[in-house]
Amino acid sequence: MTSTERRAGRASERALADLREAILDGDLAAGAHLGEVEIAERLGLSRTPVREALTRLAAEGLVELEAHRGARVTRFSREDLDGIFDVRLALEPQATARAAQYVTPDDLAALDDLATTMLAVGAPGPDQDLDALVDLNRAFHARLLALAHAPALAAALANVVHTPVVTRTFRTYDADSLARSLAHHAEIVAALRAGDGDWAGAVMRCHLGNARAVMVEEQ
Amino acid sequence: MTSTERRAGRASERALADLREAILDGDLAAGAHLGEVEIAERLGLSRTPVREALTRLAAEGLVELEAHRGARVTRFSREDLDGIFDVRLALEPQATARAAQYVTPDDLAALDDLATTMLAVGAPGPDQDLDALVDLNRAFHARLLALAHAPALAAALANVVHTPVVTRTFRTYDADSLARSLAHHAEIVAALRAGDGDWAGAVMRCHLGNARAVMVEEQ
DNA sequence: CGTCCCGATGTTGTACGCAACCTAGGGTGC
DNA sequence: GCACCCTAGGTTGCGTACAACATCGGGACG
Repeated sequence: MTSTERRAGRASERALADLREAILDGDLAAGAHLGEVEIAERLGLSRTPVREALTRLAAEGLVELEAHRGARVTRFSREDLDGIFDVRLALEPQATARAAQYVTPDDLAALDDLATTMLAVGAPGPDQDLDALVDLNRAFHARLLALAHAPALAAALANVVHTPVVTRTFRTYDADSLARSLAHHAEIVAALRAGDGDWAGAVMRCHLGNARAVMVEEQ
Repeated sequence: MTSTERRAGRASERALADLREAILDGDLAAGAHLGEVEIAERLGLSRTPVREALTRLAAEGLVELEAHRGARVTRFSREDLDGIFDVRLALEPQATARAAQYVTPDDLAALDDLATTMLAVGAPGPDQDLDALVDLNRAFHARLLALAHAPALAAALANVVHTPVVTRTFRTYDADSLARSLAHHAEIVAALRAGDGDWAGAVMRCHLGNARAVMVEEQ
């Protein structure tokens, strides 16, 4: 705790980022109790910024606060997941469609690159890296959402979806579903390149339907 | 400030409720700077719970925090309002439709009461009380949303809509739009009583379209 | 033997003090 | 006269100490 880069911005930001990462990566199991002092000592901070981070995570829905009883990592039930997909289906296709009218060549190139990389990384074989897909997938959806130029829509999604909680791993995907999922990304890029928002939105609906089927089957 | 019921639950809850109310009621103008010490002294608290309240309000989107520069009441542009209505249109009709399958006679009675009261209070004449409509409207939509049994959907809406910011007053409604709006509430109750979710959802779409027209015209 | 009460212990909630930082105003140099 | 710097004031960010509360264990009573 002496030379652990003490210039990492605001302490509360560090605590927030660290906790969020730990939760989304699954290092902190759902339902786990989060003691303020424990976290503070682990990060070399005082309880104050840790408390602030927990408060913000609670607002995001990643942890739950009980009065005088501390914080717990939120546990998502199958019904919760289903409800989350309802929200995604109501908003993300719309955002994807909107993206068609704002997309630039640079955006297209970046999205194409992400989609192509995912196809390569996700292809069956010795080089398959399902873990790498998580971040790539997250980046793809985030870029797409930003493209929609709809801050309210993005905020509504961000405060509910927690993509990596929902899509924490692609290991639960069977081969066919995974192939479909990766193809969808490429097809969305094609639709955006064609300037067809309806097409892009429809693909997103397929994408989410496919994902929902995998998720619901899982639990 | 000596005997102002010092047993009002957690101090941070008081600060949160007080600030939220002040913002939603318009007592704190959009863009106003919120000094922590000023608020703390006004409420007779220390800065700590005030900070926590501001953090939570920032997560809700009601205030904006800038590092080392304090908090400001969020200013909503016309585009923001438009985006908010996009989200509402994507989610609230769906929630209303879902409500049809969970509604109980008690719920129907309560919603009917709210709708009827609003019709009476909002009717043109000497007894018209447009200010009372705000809270009634809020209660109606909140009860309806709770009925949907869709926590994710409710969370997505809550973190974006801030109903009273959007519907801070009914004074901007012209007579025809106001009459339509109040009639919609009653029609939603009728649709729910008939157990017809599609109908109820459609009315909600009308309700929001009507409101959007008034809001967009306003600014 | 079971149940209830009460103290011990660890946790969260709040207050307060200090350091870091941003902003504004006056002064100096060009 | 204008631009820049530098100091002073005030605010936020964080650390620390204490108070309030919840939980758990032991002991006494029925």
